[in-house]
Amino acid sequence: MTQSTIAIHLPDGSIKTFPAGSTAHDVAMSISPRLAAAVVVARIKPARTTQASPATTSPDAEASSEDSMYSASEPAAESVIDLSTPITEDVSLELLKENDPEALRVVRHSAAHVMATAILELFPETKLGHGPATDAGFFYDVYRPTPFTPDDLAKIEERMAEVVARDQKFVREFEPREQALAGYRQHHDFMKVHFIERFTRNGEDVSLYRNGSFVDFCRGPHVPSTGRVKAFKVMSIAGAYWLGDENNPQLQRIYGTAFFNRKDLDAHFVHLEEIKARDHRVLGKQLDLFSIQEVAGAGLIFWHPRGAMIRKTMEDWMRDECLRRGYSLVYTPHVMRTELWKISGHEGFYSQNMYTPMELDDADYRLKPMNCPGHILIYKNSPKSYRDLPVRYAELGNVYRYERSGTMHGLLRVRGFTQDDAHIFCTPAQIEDEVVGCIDFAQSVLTTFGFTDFKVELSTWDPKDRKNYAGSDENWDLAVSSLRSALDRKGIPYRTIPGEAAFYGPKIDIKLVDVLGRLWQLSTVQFDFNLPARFDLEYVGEDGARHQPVMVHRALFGSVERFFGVLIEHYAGAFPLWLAPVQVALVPISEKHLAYAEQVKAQLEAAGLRVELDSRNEKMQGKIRDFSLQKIPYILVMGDKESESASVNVRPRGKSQGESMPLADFIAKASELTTTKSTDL
RNA sequence: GCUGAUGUAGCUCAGUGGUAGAGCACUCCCUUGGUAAGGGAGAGGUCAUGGGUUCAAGCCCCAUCAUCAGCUCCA
Repeated sequence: MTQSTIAIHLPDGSIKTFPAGSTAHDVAMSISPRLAAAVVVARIKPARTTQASPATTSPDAEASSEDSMYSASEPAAESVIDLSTPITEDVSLELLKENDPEALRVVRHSAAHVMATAILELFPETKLGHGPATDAGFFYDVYRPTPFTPDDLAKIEERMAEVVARDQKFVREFEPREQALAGYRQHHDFMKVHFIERFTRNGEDVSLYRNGSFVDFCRGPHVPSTGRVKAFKVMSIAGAYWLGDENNPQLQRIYGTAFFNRKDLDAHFVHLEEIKARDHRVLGKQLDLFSIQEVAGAGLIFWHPRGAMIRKTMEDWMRDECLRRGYSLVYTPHVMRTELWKISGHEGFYSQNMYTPMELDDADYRLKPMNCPGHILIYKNSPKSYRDLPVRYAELGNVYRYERSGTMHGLLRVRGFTQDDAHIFCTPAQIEDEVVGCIDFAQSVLTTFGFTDFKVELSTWDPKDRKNYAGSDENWDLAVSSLRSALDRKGIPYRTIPGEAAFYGPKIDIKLVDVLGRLWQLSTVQFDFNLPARFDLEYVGEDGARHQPVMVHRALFGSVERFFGVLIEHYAGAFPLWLAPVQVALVPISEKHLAYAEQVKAQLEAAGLRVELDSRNEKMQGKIRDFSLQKIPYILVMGDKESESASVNVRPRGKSQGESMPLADFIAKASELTTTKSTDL
């Protein structure tokens, strides 16, 4: 049914009538020409659904629905459209200006087209893949046998400026599918051919965008013209596998970023600098926390005294907390006979991730990649009654895994690391309480170490793939429902991901959100239906019969190394007092105050505080500067005034002036803040 | 593992084929200074490693190792 007029519902509640086929630009012009000039794109939804509950679609849901959006038919749900798209039905319409996050994605996508325009003008032999906007900018995947050099990138950026200066209109065109395919096939544009075949159906028209002589298969939307891409930068180049499969040829992915104005672009680079200043690899060096030594091997961490001090604090807390929560601490060997890894199955399915075997006395030994078999051997060492369950074994276990070169990343991806690993053996009836306990513990870890935000994912099996999972249907159902009800009991929102479970059982992953909003996978609670069977684990039930226990793996820091890395970045190296490796720095004003400073040091240390005294022949200003750069929580300055009154002048981190107080008062305060794990100073 | 870039003093970096440099840090001397750098002198390098080209290599070529940005994979 076609209408001759359409009703446009505006956000202020007013409804305006326009001829059918009017555009968002027409609507904006009817309000004010200045508005029309400022608007970038428009968001519409069918008018009748205006009253519907607010959309809560997750980003993931949006991504999965992209298939239909390359065709000519207008989607029914909310969508973002060009200002020049004719509107043919009653809609509620929102005009998006440059301050809208959606508009930013659009200009970045348009910038990708501008970049593609420049690339094809300079390097016509290049074949285009796809060029989406990302959270930080955009990229375009292209195929060209010769690599682009940094010089090429500079040329591309210059040419982009020319394309922008031409202020070419982005025009959407529709073309019969077969015609578009024929054109791309003729130019051997294998990637475009693939995308059209993948995202459109036979007989449809496909959506193309033209600016000048450049045409790209694209669903849009775009800014009105290339002139709107005012501030951009070609950033870097990297390899990317065609369709994400490492068996496919590698494409060149050219990254860039774009904003509506120079100021935002500059701010973006300032932000990148801030991220770099927080980088745990940078801070690890500056604060002398850890190192990685080429001569020793990649992905192996050397914990320097200050880093080791922080690690000790983390580990002490973790062990104490395990004991408080009914875990037993255990230790298991680092190398064990290959025989054991055959029983556990690692020799088969995990071998590629393990260090190669070493031979000793006619037996092969392998470095452990996981702690579970060791814990299982302890469990099996004596018969268990249902009265013994749940058995909870915890270990800060060092594991070694082979990681491919090129995958290592500071503390966050290494070859040797320490898991705060625990295995819980329990009866099916105990599962839910145990899972609740794990989640509660995980929350405690996050809040104790200063994280407030996290996301939870429940990974379940893919029923269509039943044969690839170990364990009985009943066990899977019980485990999944226990995980669900445990999360519900704790009132934690979560996302279910079918098919993401390991073959041996479902799991809950907790991803922590750091102070910059980045997501880190750390804590995990996983069921295992495989190992209890492989090791023939059992307990004697109330009925006198033998039963197989349920086994749960759980790691909360995940890896001590990774957690530490995230912690460094979260705090930007300015650790709260209880974690700081050096808590108090002492600055005597001149050498004649050294003796008093020594006394103060002794008293602080007697109170259990970690102290450093700078006795160098330096001016106090220099010492204060050095300690400030080390991000030490408290700097105590002492001169004549202080030594005569048994006091100290306290300069908390980040403050520029000190306050004098009796030494005893400072000790009381610092001790209190340490025991309460306060983040304040 | 793959693509590209990088590897020079403890750190940050300059050095385009002809005698290895700077700032900071370090050591010593002068200075004894009240809240983010006082002054001077000295010491410190097998220019990642191994080959090659050249009269001559930090610089050019090849290989290896490591790091960085990504891809893939993962705690």
